[in-house]
Formats: sequence, C-alpha cells, structure tokens
Amino acid sequence: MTTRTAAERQADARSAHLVRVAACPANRLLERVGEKWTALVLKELAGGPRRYGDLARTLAGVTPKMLTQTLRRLERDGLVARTVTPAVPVRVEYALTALGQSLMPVLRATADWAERNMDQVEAARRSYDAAQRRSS
Amino acid sequence: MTTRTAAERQADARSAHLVRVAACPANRLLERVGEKWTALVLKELAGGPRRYGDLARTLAGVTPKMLTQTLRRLERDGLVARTVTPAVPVRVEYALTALGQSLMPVLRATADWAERNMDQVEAARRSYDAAQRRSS
DNA sequence: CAGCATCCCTTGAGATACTG
DNA sequence: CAGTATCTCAAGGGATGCTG
Repeated sequence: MTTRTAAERQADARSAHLVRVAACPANRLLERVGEKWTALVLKELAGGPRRYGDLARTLAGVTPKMLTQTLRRLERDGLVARTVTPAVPVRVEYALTALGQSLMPVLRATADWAERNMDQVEAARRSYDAAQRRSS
Repeated sequence: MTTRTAAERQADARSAHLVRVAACPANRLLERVGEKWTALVLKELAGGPRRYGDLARTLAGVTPKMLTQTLRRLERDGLVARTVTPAVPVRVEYALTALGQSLMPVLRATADWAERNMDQVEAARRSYDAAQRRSS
C-alpha cells in the first residue's frame, strides 16, 4: 500500500517538523533555560562554587526535589560540575564548567534587556487586559 | 495568636521568595521565550510581517490553537502587533513592534551561542547517560 | 481565512515524608 | 548534609471538529 490519505501526509509533515523543532539548538537551549529554576541556579553559580544546602537556603522557595532535578539536568548538559568530597558529613559542591561560564554573558544580555524593558511589557499587558475586559 | 510554628514561617519564606522569583524580570522573560513556539514565531516575524496562515504553513507542526495562543501572548506583551484588514476573506497580519524588534539581537546572541555550543551539550548528555547506564 | 471550543493526555512542579 | 520516594494538582500542549 503506497497510497496514503491526506491526513496521513499531514500528520507526517507535523511530526517531521516537530523533530526539526526539537533539533533546533536555540530552541533546546531556551527550553532548558526557561525552566523555572534553571536561570536562578546559574545566576547563583556565576558567583562561584556553591554547596547544595547553600543554594537551597539562597533560593528559599525551591524544594529539594526541584533543586536536585535542576542541578542534575545542568550537570547532564555539561554546564555544571558536581564534586563530592567524601567526609562526614558529605560535602557536595556545584560549579559552572567552562561551557557554563561561556553561557553567562548571553544570560546577562538577556537579563539586561529584561531589566530595561519588562516594565514596558507589564504596561502592555495591563492595557491589553483592560481592553479585553471592556469588550467582554 | 502571634505564635507561629516553624513550618508556618518556612512556608511564608517560600511563598515570599516565589513572589520575588515571579517578579524577576529576567525570569519572566525567559519563561515566556522558553515556551515551545514563542522563539520560532519571533524568528519568523523578524523577517517582516506575516499572515496567520502563512505562519501556520511555515511552522508546519503547530496547531491553530497553539499558534493563536502564542501570538496572543506576544501581542499582550507588546512584542507583536496584530492588524486586521476587513475584507473577504479577512486578512490578519502579525508584525514585530519596536519593542519586539529590540529583543531580536538578544535572541540572536542566544541562538549564536546555541549553534556554536549545543553539540558540546549533546556530547555531555550522551556521556552522562552512558555513565548512568553503567552504574544501574 | 483565521480562528474558537472541547476533550484528553502528558509534564512540570509543589508538598510531604523518609534515608545513606 | 544531601539527597530520594511518593502523591497530587494544575498547566502545557496536542487532536479534532466547528464557525463568523
């Protein structure tokens, strides 16, 4: 059977594109950095190596689960290095790798834009929402 | 009752920090841009105004729902302008606003880093995953 | 053409409790 | 100290069908 319905061809075009989207480097990076705690953790580590409990205290709203998950993903990506010092009690330090450090200027540029412009974005949101309410 | 348990104080510290996280401009920006289709749509619009159906065809994997949702959010943020030309059939164009255009260099820098370094990230992932399998 | 409405499933993420 | 394990809930995101 080489005949295929239009629906099948369309579905294939979709998933083929989804594969390309997933393969797009910029997208994959943005999805990772866009995760809730990733940017915060990177920002903390930019100041130098930090211990797990130290990070947990600084990012007061993070649960152990999310902190570990975030650090593990960054470690898996090669952006963060995890160092265990066998002692009692155990000492675990997290630090940016060279690759991780090379990312920081990009993050800084993003943060700079945000600080300069997010108030405009906020204003736009308020005006948009107000217009929505009027027309409902 | 002014006495409060440790758990209550901790919960308060958490939510207080969550408010601050949500208020952090850089985080809010990254969460928006990290959404699945946002960066793709911005990239398309960087080349000039585009029609809805045009975008839908170019981003072959997107459903109408997600495309509309993405465009609406960008419009609400003041990054994209929506222009309806009343005709038959209707013609709707989306274009970057000045604010949206000012964001593009930042996105470009991010994309550049990604293109130069995501293969290293990929390699790190493979080696991390291989190490995991060995120890399981 | 440019969507909206509905259903459904997966994932993200928080709370809570326990451990080497 | 530095996690792991389990549960739960809401949100994100996709499929499908309908409409001004």
